[in-house]
Amino acid sequence: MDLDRFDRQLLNLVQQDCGQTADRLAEHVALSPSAIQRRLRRLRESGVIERESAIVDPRAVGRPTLFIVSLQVERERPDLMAQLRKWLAAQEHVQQAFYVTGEADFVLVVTAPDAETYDALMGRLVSENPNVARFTTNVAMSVVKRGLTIPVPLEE
Amino acid sequence: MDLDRFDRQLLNLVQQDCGQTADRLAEHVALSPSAIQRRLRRLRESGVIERESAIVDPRAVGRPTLFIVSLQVERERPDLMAQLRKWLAAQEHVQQAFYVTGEADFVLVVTAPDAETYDALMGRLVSENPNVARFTTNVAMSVVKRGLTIPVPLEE
DNA sequence: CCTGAAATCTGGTGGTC
DNA sequence: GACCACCAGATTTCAGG
Repeated sequence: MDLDRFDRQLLNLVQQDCGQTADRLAEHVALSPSAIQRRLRRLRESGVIERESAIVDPRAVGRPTLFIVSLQVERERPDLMAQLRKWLAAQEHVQQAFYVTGEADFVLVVTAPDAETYDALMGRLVSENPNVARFTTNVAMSVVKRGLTIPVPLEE
Repeated sequence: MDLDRFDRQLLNLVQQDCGQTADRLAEHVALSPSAIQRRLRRLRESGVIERESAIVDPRAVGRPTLFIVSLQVERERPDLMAQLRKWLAAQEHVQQAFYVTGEADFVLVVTAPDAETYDALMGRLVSENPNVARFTTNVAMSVVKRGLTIPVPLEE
C-alpha cells in the first residue's frame, strides 16, 4: 500500500489523537470530512494503523514502576527461542520486547506495581524458559518521554 | 481520583481498543451505554486516560528500524541534566526515554528510517549535550511485542 | 449523588455525480 | 474527491433509586 501526502498528514495527526472528528481533522488536511473518513478506514483495514489505544497514567492505576531488562540467552535451540518470544508476548506485564544485536539478546520494558511482583515475574521467566542465561535490570526512576509515535515524512 | 471496578474494566478494554462504541463496551461491563460514556469522559478529563493514540505499522511508513540506546552522563551538573531531558523529549525520533538506575543513566527507544539518520541524531545528541559521556546502541532486529498497556487489577 | 431511560443533535456511512 | 440523504452513536435532560 502506498501513502500520499494526505495519508501521511492524517497518520501524524491521528498518532497524537485518534479521537478527533473528521471535521476537526479536515481543519488541518485540506480534504472533505468524508474523504478523511474513507482514508482512515482504508488505513485501518490495510493494517497501516495497527490499533487505536488509550494511554493511561501509570500512577493513577497504582502501577508506577517501570523496569528495563537486558536479557542474554543461549541461542543454540531455535525452538526455545520461539518459545521465549511467545512467552514474552503472552505476559501482560511485559509492555515491550525487542530482539536486538549487541551484548544483550532481548531488551524488555516491564511494568509492575512493586519489586515483589517484578521478582516473581522474572523468577517465572527463568524457570519456564531454560535458555535464559542471565538478565540485568534497570529501574526507571522517571519517565522522560513515553509513546509509540513514528514521525511520518510527508514526502517519501 | 479513585477508580471502582467498572472504571478498571473500562481502562483495560479501552487500552486494547479506544474506538469501540459505548454499546460495544456495555457488552463487557454491565453498565448502561450512557454511564460508560460519562465514566470515560471523567477518566479523560481527570488525566487517568492521558491520550488516545493510533499505533501505526513502522514498515508501512518506511521507518522500520528501532534502536535501543543506553546513555551514560556526567551527573554533576543538574542544569545540564534538565537540558538533556528537555532535548530528549523534543526529538521526534526519540519515542521513549527513561531515567534509570544501574550502569546506564538513560535508556532510549529511537526510531529512524536508516542508520545514517540515527547516526546524525546521536551526533547531535553528544554535540548539543555536553554532559553525555558515552552511549551504546542495540539495534532491534525484530519487535516481539510493542505497546504501552498497563494491566489494571479489578480489585485494589 | 449516581445510575438508567428518553429525546435531541452531531458525526459517520454509502450512493451518486 | 465532493455532495447529499440516511442512520447510528453521542450528549443532554429528566425521572427513579
